Amino acid sequence: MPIHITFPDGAVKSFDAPPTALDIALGISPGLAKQAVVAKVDGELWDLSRPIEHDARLELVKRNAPEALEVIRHDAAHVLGQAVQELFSGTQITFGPATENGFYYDFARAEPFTEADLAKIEARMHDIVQRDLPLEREVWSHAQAVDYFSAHGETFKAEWIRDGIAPDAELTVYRQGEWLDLCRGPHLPSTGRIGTAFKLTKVGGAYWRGDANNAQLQRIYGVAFADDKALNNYLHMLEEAERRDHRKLGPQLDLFHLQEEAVGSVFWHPHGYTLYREIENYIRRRLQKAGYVEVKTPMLVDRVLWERSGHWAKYRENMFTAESEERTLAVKPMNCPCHVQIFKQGIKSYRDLPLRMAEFGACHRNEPSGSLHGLMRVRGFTQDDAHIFCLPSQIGPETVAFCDLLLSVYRDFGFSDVHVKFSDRPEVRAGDDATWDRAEGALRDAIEQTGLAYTMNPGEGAFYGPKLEFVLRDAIGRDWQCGTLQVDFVLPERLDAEYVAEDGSRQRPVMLHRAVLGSLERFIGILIEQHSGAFPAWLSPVQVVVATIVSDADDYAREAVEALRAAGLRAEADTRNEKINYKIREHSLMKVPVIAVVGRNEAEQHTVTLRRLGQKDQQTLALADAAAALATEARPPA
RNA sequence: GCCGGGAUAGCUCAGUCGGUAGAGCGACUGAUUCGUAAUCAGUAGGUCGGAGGUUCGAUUCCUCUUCCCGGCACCA
Repeated sequence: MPIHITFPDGAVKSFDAPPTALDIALGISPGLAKQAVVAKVDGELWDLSRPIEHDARLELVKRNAPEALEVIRHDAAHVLGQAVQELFSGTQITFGPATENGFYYDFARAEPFTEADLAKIEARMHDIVQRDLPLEREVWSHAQAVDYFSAHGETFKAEWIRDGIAPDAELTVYRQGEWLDLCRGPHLPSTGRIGTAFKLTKVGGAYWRGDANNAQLQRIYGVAFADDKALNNYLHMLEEAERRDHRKLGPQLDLFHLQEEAVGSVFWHPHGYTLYREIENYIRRRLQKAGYVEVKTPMLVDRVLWERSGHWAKYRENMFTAESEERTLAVKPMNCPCHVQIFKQGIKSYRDLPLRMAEFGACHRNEPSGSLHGLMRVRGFTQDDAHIFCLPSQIGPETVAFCDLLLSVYRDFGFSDVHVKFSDRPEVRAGDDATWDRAEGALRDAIEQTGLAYTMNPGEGAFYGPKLEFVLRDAIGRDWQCGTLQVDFVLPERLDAEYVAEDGSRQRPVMLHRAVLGSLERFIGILIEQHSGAFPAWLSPVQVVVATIVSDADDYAREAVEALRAAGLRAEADTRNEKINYKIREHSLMKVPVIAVVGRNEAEQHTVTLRRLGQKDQQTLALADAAAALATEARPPA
């Protein structure tokens, strides 16, 4: 019985025996066969070397297609597995998937892998690729697989099959030379097709099946691409990320430092704190325009309030506490219970709603030591937090208004690529299912009203309500979660917040927890990396340095600084007895956006010669004109 | 928190197969007054992360500990 293969262009070919996609490609052109990585048979990814036994639509996937890249990476993981087992006998394999930029494989081995091992392993991988071993698909029974892996000392693999896969399931195994792994596939026809564009990048720990209670494995990471050019681009991106690292730039630019005696907390230096305040003031202006009121609430609050709110039960481990005269006080990890206390002062009417209560709330959370990371993950931080107390009917319009505000703020900071994630009920939560149905429904309606696209993030909501998470993409393509909006029916109930409705009855308000930047510390970390420390003028800690060429110009330099400051600029004089080259270099390295050079000529003519960061050309202007022009440039967004 | 690696001058780093350390930059002092990314010379600066142990002697070897880095887990 002939088999009919339909091509994307509608052409049909028939074959007497089940053909492989590779046969078919070869029949069309050897070039195509070389380019093809996998096939799509009736839309399903399929090995090129797997016979097609029924009539089907066939599409050949070429090397540079996204699906192809995943297959290449997955194959590289298999080759990594083989290389490690060839070199280090007694090492067990576990899982080895493709990742966003490459692949990893988790191994069980008593001895740690070293950086030197990595080089050896990588060399062996190239060797296995050169051997060009065919990757052969085999269908095994459950029992056969358990027996095989048990007999070969692969206890993790055997356990996984026994506990994780139904006993009647058919399993597939991919064999390459002497080595094989349980795998769904698909794979390349042979290891040679992986090419040379891969590299092992790091070793690290990982837990068996992602659970911290399980055995600790060793994960070897690699990156892999379709060709060397793509690999090199990626490696350059990594270098670029390293160059921008805020942990290096922060102290270098004299913005902040961290030290052992205050782990996870930031010492802001004058320049860093200037940046911090500039951001805070900008947000304050935006909030004021958007109808928020600002408050400040206590840092130390009796545990009884946290017990009532539910935080004590769920987050006690991560809260810092202090003792005082028989009381246990907790350093606030969040601001919401405190805001409810302000809400509850006096009687609120439905006419008072929505009430938008903002705070630059200084919070402390005892984060696990291993999670701390520069400014990105700290124990003491300040949120641009607010709680909107509103009627259920106001959730929609408030969400729309908030999203507008958030996107506009992000744009002002130079981020325009933002996406939204919707996180629904977590396993451990407060409030009954009906309340969650209501909250999730309300938030879904609200996000629909904004017209923004979003993706689901199941089970990642806060314990008191579902949330939207706003993720921005930075200049080198990394994603950062900053903003959030959470719908909460639980805390108003627990903390007994109420308002008087139109009919005189007492009702619970809804609380929307929301933040735009999230944590100021973290956001500044992101900004430093976004701009590699060269901030836009309005954020620059020092906006202009007036640098003298000769000491005769010192007095004039001071006069110029005064004029610039009077125009609202953050200006400094550099009258040190150094050559102008030296000063230019130093302030350029400190990423000052404008250097105003003054020598005898400028002093006589009352002008300044401006030089912009990274540019060579000069511009001589009257001092007053320069001050006015620079002040305009450095004006913060409204 | 867990696995692995690391910590030497303000910074970047070298070094000591166990005999208490060195460079460049920076700082300081002096000279130089110079036109757009490093002027020259001199001087000072280190309980070699902390505690304990082995040793005649430890920055070096061992144990514990703190912090940092990579990874995982966690992230209200």
